[in-house]
Amino acid sequence: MIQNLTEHDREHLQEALVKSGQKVTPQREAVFTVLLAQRDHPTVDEVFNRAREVMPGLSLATVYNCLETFVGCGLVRQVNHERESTRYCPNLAPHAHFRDKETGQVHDIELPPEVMKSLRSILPPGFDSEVIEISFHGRAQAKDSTSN
Amino acid sequence: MIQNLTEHDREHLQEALVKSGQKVTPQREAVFTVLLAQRDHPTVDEVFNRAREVMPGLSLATVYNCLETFVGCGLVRQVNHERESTRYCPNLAPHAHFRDKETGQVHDIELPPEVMKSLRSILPPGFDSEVIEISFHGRAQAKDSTSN
DNA sequence: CTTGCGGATTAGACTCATTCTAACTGATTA
DNA sequence: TAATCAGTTAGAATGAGTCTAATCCGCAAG
Repeated sequence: MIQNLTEHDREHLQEALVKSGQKVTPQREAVFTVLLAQRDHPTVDEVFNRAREVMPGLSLATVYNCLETFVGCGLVRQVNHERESTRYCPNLAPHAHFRDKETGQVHDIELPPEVMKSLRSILPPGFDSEVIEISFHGRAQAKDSTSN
Repeated sequence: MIQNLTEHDREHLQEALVKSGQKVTPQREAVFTVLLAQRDHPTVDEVFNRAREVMPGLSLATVYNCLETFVGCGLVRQVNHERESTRYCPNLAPHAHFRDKETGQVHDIELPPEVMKSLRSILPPGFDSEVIEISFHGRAQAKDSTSN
């Protein structure tokens, strides 16, 4: 179920928004709350449906706007897999994604700094990378490890 | 310009197709030729336009079909970046992709086996990955290194 | 031959995630 | 009160990709 934001999370949201010159709005709070409540890498549509339970008038366009805003101010990461719908993820620590072939579920995979380093080292001189995305695709016989 | 396939490449095409129970057709040859002629990770549309220079009646649907076939029999790799159009790449050696922020160009980055190994090692037990995709995003002050 | 079969190709309709547009809202400022 | 401006909204538009139904073509059987 969708809880309210903790003090801490609300401050986090507020700080990031204000820092990039934007406002806290009820819609943004609702969308952010949804993202934190269930960290299962939801699609826009899933976010939309979950958020509407709490704010029925919310429009799809706004969900797109909110998510874009969050990505822009570094609150949230976009996760793309092949050409499927974009998913969103509030985990800010550097991590890779593992997508289960069968269930479609996305799992976060911790990314140790030495692996990051070895990755960066394979770039030839002259290549300067800001973002590295790593995604695995296969099977996981895993208990659920993505929700909160 | 678009040359004909070398003996070697034609055999390669034929072998892969036949092995998976499919036929060599003029359209498939044309599309494959286009991919080999300019290894700049073209989109379907780009492949379509290039191939039409040589085979004017070719349809877009066929280009989609051919490329899907090639991916299916391991002749070609799909390259996705965010939600942009899918690109195609005949480089079969394990490699990552670097996408230039400014030009949009995609460069292949060689992937040494020890890096692959360290990547595989970060997967928790129970996770079994068949495909690993790595993509960088940033700037490259590079001379052209992707064409043939 | 010529007939029939099956894979391949084709044009065009369709889908659906995402983006765009133009109108509206509501808080803040002049 | 009026003007401004970011944010929101519904619905239209976009565009990559997929689907469909008709046609084509090479080949094996009659």
